Amino acid sequence: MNIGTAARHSGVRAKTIRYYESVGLIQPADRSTAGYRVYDKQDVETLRFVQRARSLGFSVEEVGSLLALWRDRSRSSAEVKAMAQRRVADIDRKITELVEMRETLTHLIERCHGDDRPECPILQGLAGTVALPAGD
Amino acid sequence: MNIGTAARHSGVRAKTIRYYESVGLIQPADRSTAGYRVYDKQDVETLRFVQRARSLGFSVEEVGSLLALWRDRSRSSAEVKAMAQRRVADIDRKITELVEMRETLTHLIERCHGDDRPECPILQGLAGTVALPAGD
DNA sequence: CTTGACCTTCCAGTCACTAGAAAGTTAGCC
DNA sequence: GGCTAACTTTCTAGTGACTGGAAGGTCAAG
Repeated sequence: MNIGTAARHSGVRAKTIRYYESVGLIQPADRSTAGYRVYDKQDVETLRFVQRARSLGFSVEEVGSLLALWRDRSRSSAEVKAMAQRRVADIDRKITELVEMRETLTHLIERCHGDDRPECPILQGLAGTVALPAGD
Repeated sequence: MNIGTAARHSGVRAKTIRYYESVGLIQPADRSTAGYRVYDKQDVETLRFVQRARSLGFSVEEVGSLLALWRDRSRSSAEVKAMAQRRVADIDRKITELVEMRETLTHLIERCHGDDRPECPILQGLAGTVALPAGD
């Protein structure tokens, strides 16, 4: 199958597949006589793997490691588990940060009339003339 | 004061201040005879405003709008409130996404022995040979 | 034989910086 | 006056993970 078909079956856009090839995440595809990239079912499986790992927030480099571990039938699961745990720790850090931002913003929004009067606690909060609930 | 001092007082790195100037977020600073950028207390206040807004996740472009609104003594607070609310909606979307990722990963991690045996539900999940709890 | 849907490569842009090179300036100290 | 260290300047290029577009080649149907 051509790249467009592989894209449809894997959920990875054709441009992105070319990009993944160019950065060495996936093997260069075979080519037809006309120079078109040709993919088989196994390639599509690999792309689906990549797609899922990316959607869980693994970086392209990490996905490279996961692919290598996936292909290594004799690897231990410990390495993979450690990577996944680092990912969770990372996600937790990001969630905490976002929750804090959210709290600060909603706190400021609550105090803002949001009408045509010029007083705006949100701008005052950013300016430092009223205290921000979180930090600084 | 020079850029380094302004950086220390505002919490915005000198390189970043130059970057903000180059993209038009802040006004070009006055220069000393030697060509050094010169800042006063008001400039530092502006930089602190920018810093706070950025830390709440507003894009540089949005911070530009907020700065304009901040300087416009006669603006209505409605516009600012709407921007802040869009930001919260954005944050909520990101949090939801991260929580889903986290659930999928912890679900897979729980099932993974993490020892030197090769069976790894995490890789199986990514490969699609066991079901992922969320999505796909 | 033409149309339209594919495919190819390559270059540039996104966002918000960050790193580094090469060079000029300033302040303190001897 | 000279040295050193800590500033400052501009410029270019790199980051991550794509995405968009241009210019052109290929293929199947009608």
